[in-house]
Amino acid sequence: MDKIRLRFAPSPTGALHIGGVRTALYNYLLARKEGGTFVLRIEDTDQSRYVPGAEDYIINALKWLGMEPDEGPGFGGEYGPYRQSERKDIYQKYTQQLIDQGDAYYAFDTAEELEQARQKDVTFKYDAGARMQMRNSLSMKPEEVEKAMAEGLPYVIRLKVPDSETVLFTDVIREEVAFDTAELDDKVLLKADGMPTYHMANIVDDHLMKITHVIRGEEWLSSTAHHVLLYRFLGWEDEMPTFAHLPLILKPSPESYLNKSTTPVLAKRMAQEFARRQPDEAKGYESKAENLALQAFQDKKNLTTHLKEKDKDDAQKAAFKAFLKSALYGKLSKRDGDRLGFPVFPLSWEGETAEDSFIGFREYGFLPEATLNFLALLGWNPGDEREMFDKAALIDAFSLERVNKAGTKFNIDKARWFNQQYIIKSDNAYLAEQLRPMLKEKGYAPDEVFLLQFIELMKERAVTLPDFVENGYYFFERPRGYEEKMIKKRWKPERHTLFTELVDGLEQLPDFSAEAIKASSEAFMEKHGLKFGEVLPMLRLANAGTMKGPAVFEMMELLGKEEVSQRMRSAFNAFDDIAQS
RNA sequence: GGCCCGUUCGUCUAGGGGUUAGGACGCCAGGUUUUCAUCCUGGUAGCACGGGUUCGAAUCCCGUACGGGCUACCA
Repeated sequence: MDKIRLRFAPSPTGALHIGGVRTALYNYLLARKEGGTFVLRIEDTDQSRYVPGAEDYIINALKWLGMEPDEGPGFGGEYGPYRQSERKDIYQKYTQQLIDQGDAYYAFDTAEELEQARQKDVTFKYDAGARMQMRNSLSMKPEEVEKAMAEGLPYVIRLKVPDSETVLFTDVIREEVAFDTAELDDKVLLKADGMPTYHMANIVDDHLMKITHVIRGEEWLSSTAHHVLLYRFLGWEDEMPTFAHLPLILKPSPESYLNKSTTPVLAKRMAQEFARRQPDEAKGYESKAENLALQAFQDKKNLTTHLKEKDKDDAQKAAFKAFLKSALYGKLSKRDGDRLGFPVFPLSWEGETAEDSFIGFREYGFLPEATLNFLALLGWNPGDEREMFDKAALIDAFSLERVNKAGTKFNIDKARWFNQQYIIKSDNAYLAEQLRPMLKEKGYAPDEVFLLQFIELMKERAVTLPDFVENGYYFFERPRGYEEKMIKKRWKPERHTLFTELVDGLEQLPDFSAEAIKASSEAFMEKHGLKFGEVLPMLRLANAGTMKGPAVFEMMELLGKEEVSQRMRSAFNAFDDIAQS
């Protein structure tokens, strides 16, 4: 059997969404598992949505996760070019073939006319029933068509969907799926600007690039019947690729994050976003919107009931309810990251505005290995109880048959857990590499030995990379403040002198090791009849300012004698003030 | 609205005629660590509903409900 060939075919309209990354991953995994080829194809047929930099972003994201394409723009391959905008004439040729065969036709309807038709009838479909009423080469006389063409009237080419037959295809994940062509519309194949639509381009390219498996999101399931028709008309049905439609990644359910503290914030944010995105409907409705959201959120058990549109709703209310519904439920979207405070993109994206800029998993502090592992399990499982998988294990275990059918709600907590696990088992030197830039940004430049020990001490206490810096900042600078509660409870100003004696003792230590510090502290405690609980918290607080952190004596060893002594002497003065306040 | 797809703990899922319905995250409790975290132990909680088929249904069939996708000269 020939080697399998898979493709990831994103469109360069901005940052690559996490769902797209997972699609790429499944394509990549299957290609690697079967010793096949992983192709990257850029679907840039919509010039109006083209965003410069998006293609680089896609490639960088794939590289970050270790999924380099075997073929693609900049990667070589014998089936190029791999950008659809560079393949225009190829599509035109095949579209012409369909015209000649009578399987496609010219249509001259303007955007306005189509818009009107849809407005008159919401269920309007450009199909066998409607096409003779429209302006196209089927309804017009040949000479009218010729005249229109001669005049240079803009036209599109549409697929002539057969009247009434059943299109059946097999999906690896969903098994048999059937569509009646009577339900299908005459999809545009070639747009007025001469560019193909997705439907035409993807069939032609998949065939020409000898793609054997099409793994894509479920949003494509509905148009697959059109695609089958296209394969048939082009005479390629026998070599049609295997289809696999992936379950979608969904937003977390509102019930999981709505609580007393998030409710008011989210209600306000929703009202503001509504005002920004739909200014006309929102005009003068801002405060009412916030109230409505607040009420609905507070009664989260009946949230869907609150959002149901009622007959007596005015237009603004209905519009806001619809907006809320789409913001709260459904496919995970780029806005959800901002709204809920977690990344939905692999890498950060700098858009034109802050509105259009998003943080990535990388910048949020995720390790690529963890991101990959987490993503792989979003809709797939190995069939046993393992869940920690490196790339090689993933390649070994992956199969399309074990991909789920149902949509998967995004769960940031599980993602964070994965990241924590990966941080714990990562090499300190590797983590040091990741941490260096973050440290530098804060103005910290520890030497390598110090950094490695710092990581060793902190790695079990970090969920994301920035946690190292945020929770362990006091390794690089003096404590910014002291946790007062413990001081008020435990610090006795009359013991100030006593504690100074402890510092004196520590300063005499020839070897400032954790063991020596411990021994010296224990001797001190014994001499003065003090308990661990009376001394250790003070040592911790004096050096770190917080009660959270690694073992005290090890922390002190890393800080060094000089630093510890200074920190403690000045801390005790501060403790006196706090205790007396 | 129409068409298509789906539904097992709060979430991700295993299980596909006879199971004490298993695991993971989260949460709760206990232990270890005189902090925090890690780690260990335990607990919490689930087959959407209604009909069939069957000796027996979470599992098969039909319907309902609910969720999702599509319904562009976007992909």
